[in-house]
Amino acid sequence: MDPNSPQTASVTVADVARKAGVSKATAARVLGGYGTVSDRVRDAVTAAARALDYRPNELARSMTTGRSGTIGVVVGDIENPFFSLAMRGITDVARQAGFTVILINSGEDVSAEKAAIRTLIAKRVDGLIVSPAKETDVEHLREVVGSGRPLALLDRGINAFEVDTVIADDRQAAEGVTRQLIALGHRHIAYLTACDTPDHLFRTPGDINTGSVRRRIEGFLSTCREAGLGPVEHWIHMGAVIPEQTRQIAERLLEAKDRPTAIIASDSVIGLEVFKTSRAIGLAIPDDLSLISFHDADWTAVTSPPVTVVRQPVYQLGEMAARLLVERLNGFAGPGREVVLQTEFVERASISSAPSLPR
Amino acid sequence: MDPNSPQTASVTVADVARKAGVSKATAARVLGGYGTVSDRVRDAVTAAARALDYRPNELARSMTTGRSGTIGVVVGDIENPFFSLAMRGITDVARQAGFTVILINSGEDVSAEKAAIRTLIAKRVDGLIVSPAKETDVEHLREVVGSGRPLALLDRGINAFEVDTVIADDRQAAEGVTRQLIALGHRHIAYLTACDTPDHLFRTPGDINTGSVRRRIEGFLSTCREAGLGPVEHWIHMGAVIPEQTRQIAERLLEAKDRPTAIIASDSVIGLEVFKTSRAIGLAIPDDLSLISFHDADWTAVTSPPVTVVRQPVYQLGEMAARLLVERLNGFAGPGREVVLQTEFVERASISSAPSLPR
DNA sequence: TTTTAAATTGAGACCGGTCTCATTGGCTTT
DNA sequence: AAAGCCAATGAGACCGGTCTCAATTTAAAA
Repeated sequence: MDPNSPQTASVTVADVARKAGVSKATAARVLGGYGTVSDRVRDAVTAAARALDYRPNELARSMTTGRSGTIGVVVGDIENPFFSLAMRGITDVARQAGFTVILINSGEDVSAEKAAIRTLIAKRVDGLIVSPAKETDVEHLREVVGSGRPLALLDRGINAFEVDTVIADDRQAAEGVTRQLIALGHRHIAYLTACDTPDHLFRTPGDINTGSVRRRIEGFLSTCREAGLGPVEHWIHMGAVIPEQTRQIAERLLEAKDRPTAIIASDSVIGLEVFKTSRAIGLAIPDDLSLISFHDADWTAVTSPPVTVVRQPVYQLGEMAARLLVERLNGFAGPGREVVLQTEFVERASISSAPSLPR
Repeated sequence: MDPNSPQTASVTVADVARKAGVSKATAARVLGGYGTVSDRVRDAVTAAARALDYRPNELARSMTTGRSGTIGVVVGDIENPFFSLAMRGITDVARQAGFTVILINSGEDVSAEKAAIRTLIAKRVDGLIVSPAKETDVEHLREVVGSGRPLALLDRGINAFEVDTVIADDRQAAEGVTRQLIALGHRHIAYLTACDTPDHLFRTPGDINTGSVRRRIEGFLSTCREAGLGPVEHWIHMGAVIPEQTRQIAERLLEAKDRPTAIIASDSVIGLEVFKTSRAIGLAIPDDLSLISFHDADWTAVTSPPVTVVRQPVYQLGEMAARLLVERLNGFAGPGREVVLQTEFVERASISSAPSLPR
């Protein structure tokens, strides 16, 4: 009676039906918006529902329809601005299409990713968007596809089987910035990434599990080789996972006799730490060291000097992944699509022609 | 038969039971891990489940247990570093406690917030964490509490009814930074916030709907008044919602004859824009203008000069909110708790003694 | 060995919706 | 007025689990 009293047991269609004096089936038709009902009955049921403050149970609905209206998203780390911005793109599209989003962080750990996917399938999500931690360990992704659920991959692709994939043109971007540095006279360029191998040594791009990074490194390597530079394999530095590690790598690198005259940072967290470290060491940017970073984080525009970056369409990446997924959810059944979004080279004052180093 | 064949219809307990030669009830006991079963039967069922690649349907389970194992989170904007970091804290705690998280952005819009909460209740989330857009419009939150679902508020409190609330000591922090600026000789300090009123004019703290900001402004106002400064109400500038608006406000402010000698930015997005604008106008920080920002975003440490900030324990804010909620979910039924986490004053080179302005 | 308690197991209701199928009544067609 | 159709409604199965309750088996106690 009292509308403010705590509703312990929730109101069901049966309750509404009883109050409206119709059958459960009819009440369900009105409440669920399907089938045909007379206006008189519709009004009665609607009124009863309002009076009882009826709240549909989406869970029960999902049971019979088989659709949960939910999309599962597995990303490395929502704290990372890259993922949080992509996530915004995903949620915006999902919401508009009538889906809610369940978010799980994998921490870039494959076993956590597997557990996440298992959980999401148990929750009967209608589809998944995953940013796979490793491109070499994807059996769990294959299972998703096998279960008949649409899957879209974000920022990292799997060539092994057909799914929708959205990536940026990392390879071209890397080629572009590398070419630019070479044109400025740089003959020793270091590339820093968080990716790692067991022995922390880079041999071939095949060692790199993260697709976006692998593509960048391929672009970097091929451009350097074209220009006849070497030994380019030793210019790739791995394991810059946390700022402290990045700092150590940067210090070792910049204090060496044959230090690089330019550094490409694979993400803005690394870029920031390189910036700090070079300042701490006393190297001036860009006179002593040129710096280019992937991802145009906020801070890159306000440092002195501001940092040259490769701007990725991060929001659009998430948006597109969600869009492709929603299309599948709405019945599209064509072959797997790969969408490559363009990056933008934002040139700022952190690069200049190479200094002549003492030998 | 073929384990790689697409599983169209999913395997149910009944299927497993049939294969194991036991009743549905017994198979369910093994699979659900409840009741008592003999080892022999357990093995048989487990083997059958493995052979069929049985995947539990969490939805069906939720139907009878009434618990969905899901927490709903409503934040202003996941793209904002503040929320994404808090979200990380929430998801970490939730995952460890065995819950998954559904995320919805409200865009700081109350009607979107209402829709979000309605959706989450329809999905039968076990509990909610909300960062309410407005503290004055909270009937929908009251309904959540009325429905018997635990609710925890993040960063913004509602005094109206008892729920768990986690906030930072914004008031004290604001008092501290204001006192500091006054001690440095500043007699005209501007405070910029994204909050707004219909006519963009500030009158009393009661106009501010966002709790954290209101508390800061209260601290700012009282400290200024104690020091005998005025007209302090005119020093509060509202509506800095997007960078462009912030720039306009900052320009108008800094180009005026009686410009402030210090600015307090209510968040790092505003702080960044003020920094850019003052540089564009040609005002030197800190000689011409002192700048303090709330939220120690990445970039604040690398600008020239680096920016003095109030560091909020953002991750911990989310962590604590989730922790309080999980406690309730596990049966805790005490009165609403308010947790206030300490902020930290990080003094950097962006503040100095006030310049003497021409009159 | 008989009695008693405890452990196992099966049958079936139930959660709250959806959906099929059969029934009823009104309206059109000829 | 009889036949034919379609809209409106109700009864009840079903989704895939959980859980109660009674029946049966097994182990422990007397």
